[in-house]
Amino acid sequence: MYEDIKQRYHHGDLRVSLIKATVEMINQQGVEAITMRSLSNWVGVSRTAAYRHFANKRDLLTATATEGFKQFSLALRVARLDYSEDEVGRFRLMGQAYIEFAVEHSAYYSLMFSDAFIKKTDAFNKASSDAFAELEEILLTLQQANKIKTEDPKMQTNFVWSLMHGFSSLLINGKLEHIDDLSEEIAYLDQKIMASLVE
Amino acid sequence: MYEDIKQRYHHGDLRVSLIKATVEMINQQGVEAITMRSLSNWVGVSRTAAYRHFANKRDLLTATATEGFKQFSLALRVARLDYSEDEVGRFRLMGQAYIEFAVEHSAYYSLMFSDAFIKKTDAFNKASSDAFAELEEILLTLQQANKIKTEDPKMQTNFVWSLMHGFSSLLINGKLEHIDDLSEEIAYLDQKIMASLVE
DNA sequence: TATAAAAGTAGACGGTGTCAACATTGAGTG
DNA sequence: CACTCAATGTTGACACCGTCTACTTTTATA
Repeated sequence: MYEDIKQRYHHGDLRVSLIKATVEMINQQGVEAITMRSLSNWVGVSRTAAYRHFANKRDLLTATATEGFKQFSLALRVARLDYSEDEVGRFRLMGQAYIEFAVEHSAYYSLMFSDAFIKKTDAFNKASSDAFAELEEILLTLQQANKIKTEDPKMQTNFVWSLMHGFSSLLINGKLEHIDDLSEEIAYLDQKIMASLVE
Repeated sequence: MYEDIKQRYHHGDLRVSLIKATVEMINQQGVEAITMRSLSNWVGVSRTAAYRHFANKRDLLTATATEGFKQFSLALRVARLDYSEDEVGRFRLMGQAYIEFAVEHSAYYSLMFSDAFIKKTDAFNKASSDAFAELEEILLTLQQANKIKTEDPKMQTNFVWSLMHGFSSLLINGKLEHIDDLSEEIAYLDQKIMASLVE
C-alpha cells in the first residue's frame, strides 16, 4: 500500500522543493546558471509550474535568499545561546558560525547580499534585519556584563557586522589569497575586534 | 572640413566606448539591465559588433570591472600621496576615498566584487590586487612612522580591507538603515580602526 | 455527488547571447 | 597609385529563456 513512485500530477510541496532546488543548484553551479526551466526539470515538473507559487524568477530568488537569512539567523542564535560559554565565548562562537555559514554556503551567501537578483520585499528585509539583530543582542549582553565599552550598540553592531561581512565576502571571493592558516587569521580578527570594543 | 557627423562604418574606438557605455548603464540601471543589444544600440553600432572586441558578455563585464579597479586604485593612490597630510591623515583620506568611490559608483563597485558576472582573468586579478596593495602600502608607512603597531602587514591589510569593504557593501546595500549621520559613523569607524591598529 | 478552486501542462511570443557568412574600410606593399 | 588583406562592422539564423494564455487534472468542500 506504499505511495506510487510514479509522477503524480500534483507535486505536493512544490514551493518548498523549488527553494531547496534553487539552493542546491546555486551552491553547485552559481546563481548565473539558474533558469526556471532547469529548476523545474530538476524538481520534475513542467517549465511553468513554478509560476503557481512565484510571480517570477526574481521572486523565487528573493524567497530563497529570505530562507537563507532565516537559516543564517538560526545559526547565529544557536551560537549566541550556547551557555556552556561565557559572554565573550559566545560572541566568539557567533563569529565562527558566521564565517562557517558564509564559507559553506558561499554562493547562497552571495545571493543573500546581492542586489542584482533580489527584490527587497518586507519579508526579505525582516529576515535580514533579524540576523542583524542577533549581533546587536550579543553586543548588548557584552555591554551589560561589562566585557566591552558602553556605547551606542547600533554603531557597534554596524562595526562588527561590517568586519564580519567584509571578511567573509573577500574570503569567499578569493581576494585574501595569502592566507596560510585561516584559524590564525580569525584569531587575529578576534583580537582586533575585542581590542577595539573594549577601548 | 569638419568630420562628418554621419555614421561611419568603423567606429574608431569601439572597445573603449563599450566599456564606458557599460559603466554608465550599470550605474544608471544596474547590471541586470545590461544586454549586448542595448549596449550596442547605446553606442550606435550593430548588435554583434562588440564581439570583435570581446569574446562574450562576461568578458566585456570583466574588462569593465578591471577598468573599475584601475580607477579605484588611482583614487586610493591620490589620497595616499597627498603630502599636505601626515601619515595618519593620509590613511584617513584613503578611507574617505574608498567609501566615496563605493557610494558614488555603487553598481560599478558591486560589479567589481561580484562573482556571478565576472571571470577572474589575470588582468582582473592584477587590477584588484593593485588596489589591495595601496592599502598595504599605507599601513607599512604607518608602521615605519611608528603610528601603528608593528605586525604582519598582510593581516593588517586584510583586517582594514575587510572593514572598509564590509561597511561599503552594507551601506550601498541599504543594510545599515539607522544611520542618521554618515560622517559620524565614519568617524566612529576611524577611531575603532586606529585603536585596534595601535594596540 | 457536483462544483469550484488550486495546481500543473503545453503552446506561443518576444527578447537574448552568440555563431557564421557577408560587407566595408583602412593600412600597407608592389 | 592600384591592390590586397586584415581589421572591423552588419545581417541572418538559432537555440534558449522568461513568462503570458488557455487548457487539463486533481483536491477540497458544500
